[in-house]
Amino acid sequence: MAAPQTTRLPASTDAVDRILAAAEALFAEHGFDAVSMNAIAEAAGVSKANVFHHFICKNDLYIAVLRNACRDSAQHLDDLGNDNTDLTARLPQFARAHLENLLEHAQVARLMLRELLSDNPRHGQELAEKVYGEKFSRFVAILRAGQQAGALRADIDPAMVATVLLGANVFFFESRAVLRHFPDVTFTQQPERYSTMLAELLLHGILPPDSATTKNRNRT
Amino acid sequence: MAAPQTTRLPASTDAVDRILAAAEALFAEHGFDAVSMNAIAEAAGVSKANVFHHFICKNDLYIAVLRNACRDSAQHLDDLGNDNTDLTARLPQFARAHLENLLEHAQVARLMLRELLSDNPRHGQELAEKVYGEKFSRFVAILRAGQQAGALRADIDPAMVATVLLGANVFFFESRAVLRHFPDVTFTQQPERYSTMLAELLLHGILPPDSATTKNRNRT
DNA sequence: CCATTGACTGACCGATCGGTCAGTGGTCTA
DNA sequence: TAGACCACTGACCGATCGGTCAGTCAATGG
Repeated sequence: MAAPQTTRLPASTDAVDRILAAAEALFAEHGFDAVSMNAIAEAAGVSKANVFHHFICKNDLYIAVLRNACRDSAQHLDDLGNDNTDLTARLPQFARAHLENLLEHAQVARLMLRELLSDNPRHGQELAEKVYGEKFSRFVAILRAGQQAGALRADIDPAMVATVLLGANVFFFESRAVLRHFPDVTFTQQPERYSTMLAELLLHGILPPDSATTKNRNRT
Repeated sequence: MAAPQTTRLPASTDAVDRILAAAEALFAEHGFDAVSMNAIAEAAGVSKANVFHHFICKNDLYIAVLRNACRDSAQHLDDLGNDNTDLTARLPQFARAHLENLLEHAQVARLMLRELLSDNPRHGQELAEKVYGEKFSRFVAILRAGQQAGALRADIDPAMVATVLLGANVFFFESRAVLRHFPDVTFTQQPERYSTMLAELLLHGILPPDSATTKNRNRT
C-alpha cells in the first residue's frame, strides 16, 4: 500500500483557521454526518467552494479538525511526574486537573468520544493511541514507580487504576446532564469535588479501616 | 403545549419487528444521521414506503427504537439487593453482571452512549432517567444500607461509589478498542477480570494496608 | 356479494447533499 | 507591463435525502 497520505493541514491563513474552528464546533456538537459543508462554510463566513479549495473533501476536513484538536490537546502535559513524592496528595491533584481539562476543552472531548463510538476506528486509533497513549503510559509509569517504592499496594494493576480514574472522569463528563436529575447525586455541579472524592476513593477504598488486613480499629 | 404525543409503538407485526431490529442495529452502529430510511428498509426487507406507513417520520422511528431498547433493558433487574449481607462479595458480583450485560447488549449500550453525546438530550433525558435512574437509585440504596450497617465507611458518598463503578465499566466498554493497543493494559480481553479488579479496587483502595488512617510514614 | 380496511409497493417530489468548474480580483515577480 | 500564481466565489452537477401518493392485494365482515 502507498503512504498513508498524511493530509497535512493547509497553511494557517485566516480563512483556514475560521473553517477549522467552525468545523470543530459543529462536528463536536452534532457529529460528522449531521453537519453539511454548507453549514460549515456559512459558520466560517466563507463560500462552500472555498472550503473545498483548502480541503480535498469533507472527510479530509474532518481528520484535519481531529489532528488539530489532538495537537492542542497534547500541549497539556500535566506534570504529574516531576516530583514523585507523596502520591497520596498528588493523585487527587491529577484527577482534578484531568477533569478540569476535560471540561475546559469540552468540544475536543466530545469529538473524541464521538470518534470512540464511530463504527470504524480508522482515525481515532492512530490519533488517540499517539496522543492519549503517551499520557496514559506516563501515568501508569508513575503509579508503578510509586508501587515499587511501597507507597501503593503491590497486588494491584497500575493500568487498572489509571483506567478507572480516567474512565470515572470521562463518565462524569459525558453523563453529567443525566446524572444531574438523579436525586441521590449531589456532585454534578462541583467537578473538583467529584474528582477529589474519586481520588480519595481510589486511595482508601470504601471499606471501614478496621476491616482491612490489619486489625487496626478506628472510631466508628 | 399539547400532550407529548407518546408515539406509541405500532402493533408488533412481523414487518414492524424487522424494521425496528434493522433500525436499532443501524442506528447503534452508524448514528442517526448516517443511516437513511432506504438503508433501513432494505435491511428490513421491506419497501421504504412501508416504513413510513408504520412510522410517521424518521425521528418517530428513532424514538420508537429507543423506547423499545429501553423496555428490553429494563427487564434485566439485577437482583443485587435481595440478600443484603456480605457486600464485600456481592459488589464484584454486581460489577461483573453489569459489565456482562453491557457487552451482551452492546447495540443498546452504543445507542444510549450516542444519545448521551446528542446535542439535545430530549429523548435520552426522560428515557435514561426513568430506566437507569431506577436501577441507580436501588444500587445507591443498597450501598447506603450497607453503610449504615457499618459494612462501609461512613464518610463516603454512596452515589459517588455507584457512579465510579458504573462509569468505569462504561468506559471499559466504549474505549476497549483503543485501550487494547496500550502496552500497559492487559485486561481488555477479560471483562470479568476487569470488573472484578474494579470492585476489589473500590473496596480496598490502592494504599498499602499499613498506611490507612494512621499518619503515614510514606517511604519514597 | 360487495364495501371497507390495512399492509404494502413503485414511482415520484422538492430539497439538500458533497463536490466541480470557469472565472474574478489581488499580489508578487520578471 | 505581462504573466504566473493564489485565495476566493457563484453557478452548477448528479446523487441521495426524507417524505408523499395513487393504487394493488388479501382479509374481514355485514
